[in-house]
Amino acid sequence: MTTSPEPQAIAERQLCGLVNGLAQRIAEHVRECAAALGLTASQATALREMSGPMTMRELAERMCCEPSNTTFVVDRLEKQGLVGRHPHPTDRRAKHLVLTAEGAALRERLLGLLAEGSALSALGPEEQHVLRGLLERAVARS
Amino acid sequence: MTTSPEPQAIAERQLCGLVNGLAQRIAEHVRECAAALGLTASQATALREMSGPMTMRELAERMCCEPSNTTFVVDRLEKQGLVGRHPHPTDRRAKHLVLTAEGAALRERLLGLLAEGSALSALGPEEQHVLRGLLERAVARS
DNA sequence: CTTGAATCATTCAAGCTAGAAATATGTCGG
DNA sequence: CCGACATATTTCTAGCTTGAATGATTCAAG
Repeated sequence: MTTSPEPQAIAERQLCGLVNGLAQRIAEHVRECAAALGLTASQATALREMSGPMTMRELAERMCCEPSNTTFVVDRLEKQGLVGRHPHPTDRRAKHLVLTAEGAALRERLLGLLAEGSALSALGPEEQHVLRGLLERAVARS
Repeated sequence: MTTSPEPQAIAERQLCGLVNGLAQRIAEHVRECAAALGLTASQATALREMSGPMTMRELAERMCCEPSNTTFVVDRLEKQGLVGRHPHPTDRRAKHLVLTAEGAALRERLLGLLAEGSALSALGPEEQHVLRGLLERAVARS
């Protein structure tokens, strides 16, 4: 025994592991749905968040990643003809991302796949509500 | 049914977002603690899990990643003189990972840093217990 | 013993991600 | 208008992660 770790610290570490495990499981589900449509996981995440025209920065915020990353992802979506980079109507610095018809159709299929067999469907509506409350509190107090 | 998304699906998507956000916050905390010791996040994760001698595969399981990844991470820990790859006592295929004195000392400092200011400290012990139960159920049913 | 399947670790290619620096544009006070 | 500062995007570098081979070793059945 070196410095006996406090039980509270150990419990929190285990909890962190559980959160991570669940996040990985969710990511795995996204990856599977994406692969079924010939997309990578991050491409699918981008497509999922594209509920309408938006800028690169807006997409980055929705995807919870850095803008430099969305450049990379959108590059490939654009090459696949799923999304277009148009000039922004009011801000010439920004790009106006718009789904092509093909992109919009693929997005619909993706949303359908994602809705089936989510990792969280193991929990009932009531439990999901409790979970949501706890997570919101944990995330809010950073 | 493709056009009108069910509220249940939307709620689950938001919940996934929350889980992801919390996982990212936890990862951010690890990264900060690691940086304070001159380590990367994944090096710190490896060090944290090295509570004793173990094989590469065992470390991979504890880190929740692929064995090929631990090869990469341990390579650098080894170059920094924090961990040694020794022959396994009973299985010549496996490596016996052992922390050096320096590695063990750094691990103690790391555990101390990690214990402070965890993202989950916003929740009380009772809430953490509830959260643990929900997460375990969600993870178990894959 | 010997063959075949399984397991451990590694290598490699591909993709993901963050962060710093660079470029272009917008905004605001003077 | 002009200059200073802020913002949107991109480029580049470095590190992270996976999954499919590969080679060495173990194990079990014949």
